Amino acid sequence: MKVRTRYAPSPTGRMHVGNLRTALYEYLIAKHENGEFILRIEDTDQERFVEGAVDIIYRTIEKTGLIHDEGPDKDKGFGPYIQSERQKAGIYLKYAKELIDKKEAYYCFCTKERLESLKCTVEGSEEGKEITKYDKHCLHLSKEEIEANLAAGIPYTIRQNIPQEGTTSFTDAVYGTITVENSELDDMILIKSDGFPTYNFANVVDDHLMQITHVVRGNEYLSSTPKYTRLYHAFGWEEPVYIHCPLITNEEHQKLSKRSGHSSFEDLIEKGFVPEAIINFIALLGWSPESDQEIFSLKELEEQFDYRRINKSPAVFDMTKLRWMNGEYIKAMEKEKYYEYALPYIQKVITKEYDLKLIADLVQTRIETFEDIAEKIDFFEQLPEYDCSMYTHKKMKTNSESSLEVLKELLPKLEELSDYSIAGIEQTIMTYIHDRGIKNGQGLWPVRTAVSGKQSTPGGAYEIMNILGKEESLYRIRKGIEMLSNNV
RNA sequence: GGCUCAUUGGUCAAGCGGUCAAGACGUCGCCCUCUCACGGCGAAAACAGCGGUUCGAUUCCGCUAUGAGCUGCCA
Repeated sequence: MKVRTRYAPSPTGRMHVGNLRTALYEYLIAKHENGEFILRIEDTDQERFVEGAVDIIYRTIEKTGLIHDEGPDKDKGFGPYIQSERQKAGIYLKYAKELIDKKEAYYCFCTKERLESLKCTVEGSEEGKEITKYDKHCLHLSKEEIEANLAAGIPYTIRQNIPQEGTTSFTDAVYGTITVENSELDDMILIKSDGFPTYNFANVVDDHLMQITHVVRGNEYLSSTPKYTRLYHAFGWEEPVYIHCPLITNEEHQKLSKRSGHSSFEDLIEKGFVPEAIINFIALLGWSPESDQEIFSLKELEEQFDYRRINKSPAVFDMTKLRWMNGEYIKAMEKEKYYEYALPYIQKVITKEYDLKLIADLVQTRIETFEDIAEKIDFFEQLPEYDCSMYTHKKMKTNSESSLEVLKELLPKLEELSDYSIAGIEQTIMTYIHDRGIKNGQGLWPVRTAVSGKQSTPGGAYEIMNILGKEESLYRIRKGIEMLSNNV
């Protein structure tokens, strides 16, 4: 049977990395087996629906390359692929009623108030935590009562009927077989009073109808999976392979969520991360290959991904390592692609007529995200205020006096220089250094300091002077001489 | 509180009864070097605890501890 996986996001905003990883794994499981990857929009929660969120989903899929084979825009006969449309078509109600006929579900007319009264606070635990277990009140309604309520238009939900005895087991591909007491399971709502199915119910119905073979989701669903199992059994449907992924947590080991405002894919992109690096990084959060390879293209992941190697324990989303990996991608980038990424970030800082590509070249091996660029190149735009003490460097064996000397002696030679290329500048300065018999550092440290005004710079003196051009770099050197003269 | 799951260095992780317990990020040191990077080399750093099972446990079982998730007409 052909492997079919689905990514079923609910359009409630940006995609956080946990969701994205689920999508990635679903995609990889399908592609590894030459199967199909399906996109389904789970918009059953009318209240949380966010305008434009569906576009974000499409955009993210596009950018990450997790291209779906079927979806709202690619109907291959399993549509509609949007749950609100399926709801309108009456799909869920039909199946819910089938369960009612089988006594596996029942109408519930309980009011919010009555449900509220069922709540009890948990003693001994942190403030005000409440739990509800439905008391099956409406299960015992007579046929006549139900008919009457329905006829009277009393709002209702449909609940799953779970017996109080026995146990339910299911097998997960990563966590193994899990068994729970039925008495622990609540009669969950299948159809809400607004007529929409709950996520859980819609999932089971749609996954079956769309012939999904592998259900991948976060392990926060592990606890509710027995309810799914009961649903599948009640319908007489075959269960899919369950693949629950370990949670991705923040540095505090708390679940990463949209609500907590933690990094969404789009946030990361805005911060100067590249999609390939993000994908690569999250693939390795909760999964490891057989080899110790760490840098993977999507294609390589497709080839090597084996869901049997997914981890059980939660993983911390380590921004530091992501940054490193992003840096690796930046370093490995083709020049043209790199410029395309880098130029906007450079233009934010540089307005002067410099060769921006040269500046870009300087920082390619020195940044981890594109946001890092700004503070590394700002001195090109404007010479920062700096102190004379910067000319003193123990290791370089320089101080204010020696620096002043070097700059003074070098200035006329540079003024005469017509070939202001890197090679030309290098030749002039190196000749001087040799003639004077001083160390490279003694000659170059003062120059680099003067033209940049910074302790550290991307590139060396030659490169910087070349980019600044003769006029500007000589101006900066004169300024350095002036400063030093006043100081010495 | 109940249930479920998890526990290898700070972090990601390999390991699937016998290893001096991989590798990566980060940290630190050295080399390269006009600075910062890059690159190269090296170091420190871990099996939560206690009981079993076994000739032998990081690996299997139990208990404890810790953490997390679920316990919604959210997903």
